[in-house]
Amino acid sequence: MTAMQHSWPETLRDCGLRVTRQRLAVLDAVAEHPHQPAEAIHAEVARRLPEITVQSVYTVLHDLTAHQLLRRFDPPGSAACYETRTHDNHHHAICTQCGRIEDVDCVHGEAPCLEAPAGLGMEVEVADVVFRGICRNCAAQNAGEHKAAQPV
Amino acid sequence: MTAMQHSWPETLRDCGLRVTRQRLAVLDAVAEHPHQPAEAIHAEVARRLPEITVQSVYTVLHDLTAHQLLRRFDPPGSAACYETRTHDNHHHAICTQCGRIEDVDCVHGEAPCLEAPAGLGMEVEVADVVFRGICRNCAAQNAGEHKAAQPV
DNA sequence: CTTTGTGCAAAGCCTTTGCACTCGC
DNA sequence: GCGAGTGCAAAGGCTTTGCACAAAG
Repeated sequence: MTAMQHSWPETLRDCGLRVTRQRLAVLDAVAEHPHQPAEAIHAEVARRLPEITVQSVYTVLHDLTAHQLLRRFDPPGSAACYETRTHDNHHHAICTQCGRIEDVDCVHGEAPCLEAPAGLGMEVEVADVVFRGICRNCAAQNAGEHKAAQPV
Repeated sequence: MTAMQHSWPETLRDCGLRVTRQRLAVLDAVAEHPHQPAEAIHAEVARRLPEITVQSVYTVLHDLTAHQLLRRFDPPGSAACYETRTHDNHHHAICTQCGRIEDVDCVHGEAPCLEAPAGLGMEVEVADVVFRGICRNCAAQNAGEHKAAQPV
């Protein structure tokens, strides 16, 4: 269940994609730090591949997403972020204070988690859920400083 | 339940906002055609207020949203859209083919529709759900033309 | 060697911001 | 008249696109 299906090179080739250092580096970076925007992914990748450009990161992210090797998630109001969990249905929780994003496993298994309302006029295939609230860290921090917390 | 709380001018004043033709026009436009992007709202408003600019529409939308007179919804991958239903909890269904957005009433009432998973590490306040699928129109259309439908 | 992918640069789309004029109150 | 709101214009952030060089198979 937690076993990796293939190694990245194999997975890439299975999609008819060539194996490049850039793609491997992006895949590694996203796997290790999910839910990061392209800018941050570039920063991380650039530590090992200094010549890589942000545009290439965008292109790589786009291509890998198109081939289902990555999943793109658009938090309302901020830049798109990416994750390697593409094959199991899960949702996301966003801390409204610090912006951190956590995965939320789908309790009902792989199928869409929610039964769509009856009279919808639409055949529902997927239900994406975004939970918003205050994460543990921020809650603790707020409790600490009793003063009006106005995080920037 | 479907009764309008106030008239728009009253509602605006209650928020400490001045009553302008632009704001009234935007409120009317959004009320009549919800889930439209700023560009479309501007087009509609401009039919009665030809001098209004897109930037003003953006500003008005921003201000009214900040005062809870409008609610902003960001469909992944497309421009933000707006609606006047701000006080009842509801969700959205997006047709992946034509992009149309429908409201989905929340079956559990006004509170967050979903119980957040237990070990989440986050105190959930809101759950926003986006259903995606094929709407009735598009389904019928697809059934009609049996050929591979590749809508642009 | 052929084809795909990258670096580089530029443009695109959606949205916000700054300032002077206008209008609501 | 005072202050908030609009028109106008410009910039901003995020992302995509086009083309020549480099790398993968």
